[in-house]
Amino acid sequence: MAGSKGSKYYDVFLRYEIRLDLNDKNVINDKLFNLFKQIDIEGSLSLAAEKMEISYRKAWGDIKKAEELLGFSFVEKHRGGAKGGKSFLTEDGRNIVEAYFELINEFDNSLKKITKKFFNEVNK
Amino acid sequence: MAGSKGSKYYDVFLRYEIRLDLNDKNVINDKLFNLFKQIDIEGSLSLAAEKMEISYRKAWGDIKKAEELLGFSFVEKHRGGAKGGKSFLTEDGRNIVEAYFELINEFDNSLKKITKKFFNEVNK
DNA sequence: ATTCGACATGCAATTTAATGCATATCGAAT
DNA sequence: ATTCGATATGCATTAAATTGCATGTCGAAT
Repeated sequence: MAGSKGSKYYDVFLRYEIRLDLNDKNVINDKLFNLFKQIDIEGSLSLAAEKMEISYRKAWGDIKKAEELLGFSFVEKHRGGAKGGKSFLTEDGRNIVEAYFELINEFDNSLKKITKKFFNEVNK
Repeated sequence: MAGSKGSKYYDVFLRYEIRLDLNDKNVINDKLFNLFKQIDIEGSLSLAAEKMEISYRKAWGDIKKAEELLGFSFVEKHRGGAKGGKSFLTEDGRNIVEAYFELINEFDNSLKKITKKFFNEVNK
């Protein structure tokens, strides 16, 4: 994704980030989408937070805020049991995450298609 | 860009942000791209900062950091004169900004193409 | 030669974000 | 009924980002 070899753009990468906004306020960002995915994989919020290298406190807070703002939930959280509890995605959560990754895929294609042109132009 | 009328996604908007990274560190983000554009329009860093509603201090610092990291400059800054000074984009700067907005355009198309499907799927 | 106002920059002060506890709650499994 | 460990949450502490001076520099226009 960098410019051509030897060019001054060689190590420069073009990135993008998708997010969901409500009333111009960010509700779900890239990191949160990926946290959701990890929850789905791990079946645990605390494990997912660890995997994403953020504090459990933040992960929990971010999810809560998003759910409060949107008025519906993405993660079904359960306490209790010998294993302490577990978490997994709700139907909405699963759909959002799925759609998000489809979108990433589409965007990647757009990006690939454009990058060559972009760097060629910029790099002359 | 929202979901269909009356759906719970009605006010939810899908956004994206493009940025340039160097060694996994962000060098130019969306805001900075737009600051560059404003500099081009205003011919002044201080005015551009004002337009973007950030402090001059930050605008100046952000540009400096980006230029230091990348090793070339986007803005040609001049001091002196009755008007105090002026700023405008370098050739590189102009190319980058131009390419950025082309890219935005392409991405918007991708997004439009996908959004309907996205929200339909999610909203079932 | 003087002036004027944008650019240049360090640093203290403020705001915002994130972390790190401490402490409580829950319920499936034993 | 007891236990165990993840979830729940407030709050103090730290860290990071941003702002806001203060003070200096520059040179085209007068």
